[in-house]
Amino acid sequence: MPEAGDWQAELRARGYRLTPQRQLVLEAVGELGHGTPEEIATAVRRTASGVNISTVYRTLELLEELGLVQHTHLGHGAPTYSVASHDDHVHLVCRDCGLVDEIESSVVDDVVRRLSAERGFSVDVGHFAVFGRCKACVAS
Amino acid sequence: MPEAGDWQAELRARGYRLTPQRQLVLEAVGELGHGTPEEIATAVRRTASGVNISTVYRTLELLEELGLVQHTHLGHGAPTYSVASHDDHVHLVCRDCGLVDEIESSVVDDVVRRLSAERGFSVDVGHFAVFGRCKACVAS
DNA sequence: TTGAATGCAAAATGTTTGCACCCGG
DNA sequence: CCGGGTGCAAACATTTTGCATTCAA
Repeated sequence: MPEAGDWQAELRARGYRLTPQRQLVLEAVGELGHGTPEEIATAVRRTASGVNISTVYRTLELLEELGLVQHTHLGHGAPTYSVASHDDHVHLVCRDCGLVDEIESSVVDDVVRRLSAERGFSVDVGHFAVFGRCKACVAS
Repeated sequence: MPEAGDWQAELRARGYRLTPQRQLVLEAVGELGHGTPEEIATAVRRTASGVNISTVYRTLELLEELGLVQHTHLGHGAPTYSVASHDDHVHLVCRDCGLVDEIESSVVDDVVRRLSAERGFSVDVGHFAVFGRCKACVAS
């Protein structure tokens, strides 16, 4: 898990600049856990009201390139961003109630191994999205 | 696998009407294998040039409700529609070249069983999307 | 100072909706 | 006929882009 100074140094090493917007977006993603660009923008604006949505998009793209955040497509609408972690997880999305749950990626280890061995396909577990119906919706 | 007359009777039984547009959209989905609404509209227009994109959206929604087609989110952009089949498959999407491959769902049977047993989560295998990098892109 | 980054507005995508007219049953 | 279906245009939602201005280094 990189520390604050870490990524800021990395930013500059690559010729980028450290701006308040970039710090705020990264903080917001961390606080939200998961968030769409719009939700992240809203969170950022609680501190800095003038931040534009397009800056949020550009910043998220940059932070993802740096490996600090990652995004997942959980279904329809906007993608959600979260802080990148070595401890990848698999998303469980309920098609009825929209609930998003997370499970350890170890559950899919066998599949990942097989796809690599049999197909040469390298799975990005962080983007793994499983659709279906959650316990509550199955029961109803 | 339902036959032609089958779904047409089912349509009417539910109070819907059989229109040229609906027949053409279903045919187009079958011919394309996978297709976005825009691609399906283009295919339909080769036969009937006046068909509107909004009709394609409404028709796809109806055909999906009837269980004749299904859609999957393979990443960014538009979803892709394909004819529904009992022989569900898992999509392998390459994040670099965009290649979409399919594998038998038996590869994920264990995961599906575990999620059901441990979490009560009922997986919709048809919507299962695995992101990563294909053999060719891993090599390059 | 200087070019990377931002804000703003407009354009580009992708999808939905209201409504008058059309046509399947 | 009659109400469901379609075409059309406009509204929406999300993301991208061009450009003048601002600001980190």
